[in-house]
Amino acid sequence: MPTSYTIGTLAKSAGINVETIRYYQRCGLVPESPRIYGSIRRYGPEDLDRLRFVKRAQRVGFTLAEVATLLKLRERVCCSVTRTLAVAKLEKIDARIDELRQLRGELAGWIADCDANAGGASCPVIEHLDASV
Amino acid sequence: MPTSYTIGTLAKSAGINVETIRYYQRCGLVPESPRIYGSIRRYGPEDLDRLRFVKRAQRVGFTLAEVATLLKLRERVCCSVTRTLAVAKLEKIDARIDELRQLRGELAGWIADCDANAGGASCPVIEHLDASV
DNA sequence: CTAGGGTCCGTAGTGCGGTACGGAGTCAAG
DNA sequence: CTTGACTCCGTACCGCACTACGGACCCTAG
Repeated sequence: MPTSYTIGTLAKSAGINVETIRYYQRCGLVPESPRIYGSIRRYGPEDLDRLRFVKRAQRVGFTLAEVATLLKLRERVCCSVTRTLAVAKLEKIDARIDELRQLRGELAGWIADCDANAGGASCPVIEHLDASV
Repeated sequence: MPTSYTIGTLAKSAGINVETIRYYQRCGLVPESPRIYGSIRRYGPEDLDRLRFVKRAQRVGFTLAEVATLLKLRERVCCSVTRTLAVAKLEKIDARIDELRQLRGELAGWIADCDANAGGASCPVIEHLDASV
């Protein structure tokens, strides 16, 4: 693992687009490292860790705004706050799953009607969408 | 049910914002009704039906672009095409549910670690996000 | 006949998470 | 010392589904 990266090598190591890193810098998620020689900025392994942290947090469903909070909590640990954030996210995920399950059920019913109706003149899916319920 | 609506009463009947109807018109989802007297457009019950169709299709998870297709299929029924669309949407919903379930599992594990670690100096959630796996 | 509420229409802004572009500067290899 | 890849930075744009604004017009009740 190198000890110094340009933005390009940093991006490659993190599996992120250069533009995305620059975007994160604008959002304040990731610091703009100081320029060492000339005007090309150099980044260290801690920057890579930070980017990976962001990506992992995103993967679990945190928004960038939430990731910003997590990054602060990473610097000054406050487990109860972190836990609260995690629980809130868990609840949102559960709610979304329930919602999707309902939609899934509805859609599956329509498709089943379609199959039962094979060859019919009208279309059950369209009829369901038309139904003024 | 009235036989003639202004855009405002139409919006109210459909439970939609006036601006949203105008947006749908710009997208070609909903026709701009002809002006009858002067330059105030008048809408009929079929416009209301169409708006409700759009809203119902959205509720089931179709995007506006997909709704546009469904609206065409509504005019010229082609059950197999509709069914294909519905099945594709169902598959996307399933995939999304699976994904959310995985995230949920991961997050729940972290929170459980938090509870097991109660009072500890570090934070399991942060540690999991830090883990270079 | 006038006041005020609704309509028309174009344009612009929102939120989210980026992606793209373009001109200028920098750095290292040949 | 030049070439070419990379970097810097600002700005603009993407998709999606709206929402907001503002000036001009219309329509109707009082």
